[in-house]
Amino acid sequence: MSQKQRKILVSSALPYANGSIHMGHLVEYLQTDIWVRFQKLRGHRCTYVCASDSHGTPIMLKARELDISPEALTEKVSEEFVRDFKDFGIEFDNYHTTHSEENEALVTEIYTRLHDGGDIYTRNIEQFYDEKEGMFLPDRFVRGTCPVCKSEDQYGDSCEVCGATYGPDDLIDPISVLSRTAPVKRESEHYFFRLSRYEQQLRTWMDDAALDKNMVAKLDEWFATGLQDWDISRDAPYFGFRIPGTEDKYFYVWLDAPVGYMASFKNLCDRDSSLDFDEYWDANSDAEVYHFIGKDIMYFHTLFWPAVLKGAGYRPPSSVFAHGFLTVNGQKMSKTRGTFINARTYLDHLNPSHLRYYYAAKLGPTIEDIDLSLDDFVARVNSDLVGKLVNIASRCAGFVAKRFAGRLADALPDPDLFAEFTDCSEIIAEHFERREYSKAMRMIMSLADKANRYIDENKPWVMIKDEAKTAEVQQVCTQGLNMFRSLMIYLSPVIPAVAEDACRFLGEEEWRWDNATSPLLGTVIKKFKPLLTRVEPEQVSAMVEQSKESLAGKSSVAPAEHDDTISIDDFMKVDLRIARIENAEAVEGADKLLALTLDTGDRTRSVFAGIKAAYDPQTLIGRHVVVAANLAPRKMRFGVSEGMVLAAGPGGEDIFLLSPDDGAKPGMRVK
RNA sequence: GGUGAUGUAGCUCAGUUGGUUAGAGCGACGGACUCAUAACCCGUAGGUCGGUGGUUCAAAUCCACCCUUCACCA
Repeated sequence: MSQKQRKILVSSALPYANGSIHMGHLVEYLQTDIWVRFQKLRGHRCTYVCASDSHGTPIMLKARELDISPEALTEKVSEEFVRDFKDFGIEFDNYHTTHSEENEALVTEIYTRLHDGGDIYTRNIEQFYDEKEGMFLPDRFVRGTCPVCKSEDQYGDSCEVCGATYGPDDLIDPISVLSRTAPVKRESEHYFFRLSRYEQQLRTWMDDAALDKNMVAKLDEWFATGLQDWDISRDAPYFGFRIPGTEDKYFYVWLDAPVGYMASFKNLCDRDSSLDFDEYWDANSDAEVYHFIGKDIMYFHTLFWPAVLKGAGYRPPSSVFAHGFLTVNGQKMSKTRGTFINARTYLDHLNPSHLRYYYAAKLGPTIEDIDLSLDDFVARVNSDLVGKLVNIASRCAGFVAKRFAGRLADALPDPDLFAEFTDCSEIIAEHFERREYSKAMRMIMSLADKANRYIDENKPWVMIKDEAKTAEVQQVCTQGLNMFRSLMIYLSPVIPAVAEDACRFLGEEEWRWDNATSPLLGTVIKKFKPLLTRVEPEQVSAMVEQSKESLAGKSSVAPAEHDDTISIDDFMKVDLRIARIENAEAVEGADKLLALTLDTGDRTRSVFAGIKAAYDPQTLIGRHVVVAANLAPRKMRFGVSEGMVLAAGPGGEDIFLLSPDDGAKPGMRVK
């Protein structure tokens, strides 16, 4: 590579630390990780930072609900995030949190500079206030009847039934979701950032950043309606950083979140002397800074963020790359359909390399949504990765191992064909660079077809029977393995784990992009082991099954649909009983299950419950719980489960068992 | 509601500035092969390119309206 080494800083949006990573999130982290790995493979200095977004009202309230500190909550959630990311091969150079010293220092500094530059002013605004809870309510925490279609129990910002958008004031009979009381209007002083002042600079920035045309269209639309100043403060109680010079005002989470990119990088620079913070963030920096985001948060990243950076004397991002949303089987992810799949659930059943490839095969540089079609996923991964790609190595390796002691020939029999593979190197690189992953995958797979055709035409299995053609077999297989090798190098940003195994198999230490264009000759390769196995449709259906929200776990009140009501008779079909937990223990080999021995009055029964992450078995013994007793026994890998223990919550560590009040005895019917 | 996208073979998607019989991969069907994780190779069938109207010698491609799906509306 003749280009000079670029200095690139890359971020993915910061995941909000009150939930779990799911398949939708992964689109972004995988898209970014592939790009970063590609840049590194090309020899550039590319640094990938991320962090947990740890502030704001939802986190504060969730922590309160769990009776732990917000710090403890976000720390716990972050640990889970990091595990999920790591297991998907997403390799951050640093993963930090917005609730950090570095971030507080940077946010304070940026705010002070904006303030000194005249970009901050205060104004009183009226907001709903929950008197019982003693706090102002974000729009989402007020619910009421939609002013447009009169649907009940809708959010304060938009109606899920008719799609109308409005303010919480417009709701009929507003209610605070916290205390279920009617909120009152109360005035308070808020701090504003003069975004309106930056329109010209933002237009210039937008051209320099060469944003995707769909993004430009969106920005034009926003410019056309006029930029509104940005409310950057929130009143106490609020989990965040206090605004300097105030007693009870905090920075809005959306101010300190993007600063979190800088803070995470700062945190890394403080540990790594080869990285210099100012070199990347100075107003006149020649380093590149890119943010990968979802299209839903474009406003923050293409307007507020560049303006804030400019105002505070820092450089704006070189560009912002927005992707679309994920649909599953062509529809929005759905808990009842089992298509709201958590990252961990995927990992419990399937190989991360498969998903990395599938997303790459579908991703482009635009904000269009991508669809994870589960049937297509199985077909595509099996056919492309296993049937075509890995198969090339598999059908050559045997001959080389058995007949030539693993030694490759000293020359390629068909250098012209190999040249077709190396000629594509820069085109494929350009596709990766422009985030045209689907085009890169298409090109790689058509080369894989070519390699398979070559082997088929030369028929080493026929030649091997002819003593005179022994050397030719070695050459043909060497040609085949080298075509495989180049393709694996091209694919290594996408499926790094597989590429690493392939690299070892070929007896090499490490690959750079350039290695793809010079063949491996005369060296000894290792014994071939299957690099990837096929996806079985059963694995996918097991994953979907596990993702289906059980009746007991259904937390939010679903908007009553016409045929969703059941009669009292239907309800009475469920035999709910009080049970006493006699014994509880972890199930060997199961990630989520506890084996419970229950006394249900008439007899003892064993039940498997997926509550391992939430409960220590020891603390459960002796507790009374509610169990669905007439559930058909279900044979599981670890034994037969004879019922279901009722619990609420979204899953993972957030599961809350139902308990009866004192006095209930095992065997009592619940009705 | 406003704005912006989206709709192409059974499935997932390409189709550059309008130009010869609309493409690929997968799947289906037929054949061939047996080195390979029943993989691979050859061939066949499948589309009024969301609908209607218009511009043009010529439209999947441009324009208008309508319908589908989706996002954004700070």
